[in-house]
Amino acid sequence: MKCVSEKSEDKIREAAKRVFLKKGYDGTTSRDIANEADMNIALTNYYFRSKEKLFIEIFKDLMGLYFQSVIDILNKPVDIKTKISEVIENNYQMMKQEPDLVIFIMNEIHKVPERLLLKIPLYQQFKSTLFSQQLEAGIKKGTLRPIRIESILPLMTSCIEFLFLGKGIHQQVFNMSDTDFQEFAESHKEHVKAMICNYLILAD
Amino acid sequence: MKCVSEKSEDKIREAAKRVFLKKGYDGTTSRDIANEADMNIALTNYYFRSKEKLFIEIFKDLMGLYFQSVIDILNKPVDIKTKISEVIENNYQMMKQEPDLVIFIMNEIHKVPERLLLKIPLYQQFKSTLFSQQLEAGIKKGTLRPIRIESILPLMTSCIEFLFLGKGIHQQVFNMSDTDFQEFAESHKEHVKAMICNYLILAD
DNA sequence: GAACATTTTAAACATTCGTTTAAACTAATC
DNA sequence: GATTAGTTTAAACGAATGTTTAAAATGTTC
Repeated sequence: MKCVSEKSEDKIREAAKRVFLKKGYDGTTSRDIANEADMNIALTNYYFRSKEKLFIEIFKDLMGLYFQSVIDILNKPVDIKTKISEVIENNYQMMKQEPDLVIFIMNEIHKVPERLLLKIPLYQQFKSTLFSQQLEAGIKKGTLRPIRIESILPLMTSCIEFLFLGKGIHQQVFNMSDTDFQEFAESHKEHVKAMICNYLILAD
Repeated sequence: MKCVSEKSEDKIREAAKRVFLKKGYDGTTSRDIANEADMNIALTNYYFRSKEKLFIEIFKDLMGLYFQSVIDILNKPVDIKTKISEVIENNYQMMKQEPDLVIFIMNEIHKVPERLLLKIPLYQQFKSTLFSQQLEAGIKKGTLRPIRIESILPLMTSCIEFLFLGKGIHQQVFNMSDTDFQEFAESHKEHVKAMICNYLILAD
């Protein structure tokens, strides 16, 4: 029994994740979720009590997905130049795999800022990464440009994420097909890597 | 009478713009708009026929606002380094003044890509700017890094716009108050200017 | 296999949605 | 000042929303 019930619960959770990612909280109805999961309408409330409770659970998951991989890379024992490339590369792969993730997170937080009240102390986590120590040491040595971690993190992610955030706009404005865009994004990614390393690294 | 009716129509339009920007299309109800405009519910349909017609009208306006000022600057008769700084500065001021604009546009297009079917041939407009000619000439001379206009335009806007797109996240993650954020954004902007110029301009 | 707990179902709930109606109000025209 | 055209109003419309119900179906336990 436990097995079967978990299956239903997960089916709904996964279906809800897909629909929420595509349509957002306001744009998603309980019936949308039930249809996507191919289950009865009442089951969403049977397992999750309400649409909002289900949403919050999924939202937390996705926030974790968004941040955790970056933190992991920032702690890897590699030199800072490699690490920057890896962060950007990872960011790029994540966007390719889940292109709706960032616009979804940004938009939901924009509409209801209270949703972000996670207890996760992200600032401490970022500050205590190996990357942060490497940055500080490099600046002291004069091999890295003096810049705060608050600035370097967005620099590493914004260019790639923005490209996918505005994928529709970019494709339309520049007359790109899906394959055109993919090719373009790939080359853009390399520009971004080079540009950020160029700027940050003063001497090897 | 024309005078009075225009007043009512504009009151609704402006109120709708505020609400749509904050809550998005799905999150906005006709009654929200009527309340914000302090007018009777039936007037939205009396003047604009439907919620969607009103939305489309506003959306077109905002798309114009988003693109036109950039195109204007790209055509200004100044050297390319100054121009890059100006585009970024303009972008920054726009985000400060209308912080909801970009997330709104990105999100609505993401949900309903058909909305972007403007007849505006933006690609041609960008390609035929003075900036585009300066870029091409500079690359031929070897003073500018070879890069497509498709890449340089997002580079100039993404860092700043992304900062405001994720304003909520950034403030929360880095424990910033509103004034903290403003100060931070200002310094971040200077980094972005320097970084892009550094990368693009090979020799003066 | 009878008693029980869990899961699934169809149907309904009250509320809110975008929109329409028809009457009341206002201002201009003759 | 009666007639007309344009504007605003309160009330209602059917449809869709999130949620609940109570019965049916299914699985578990002894």
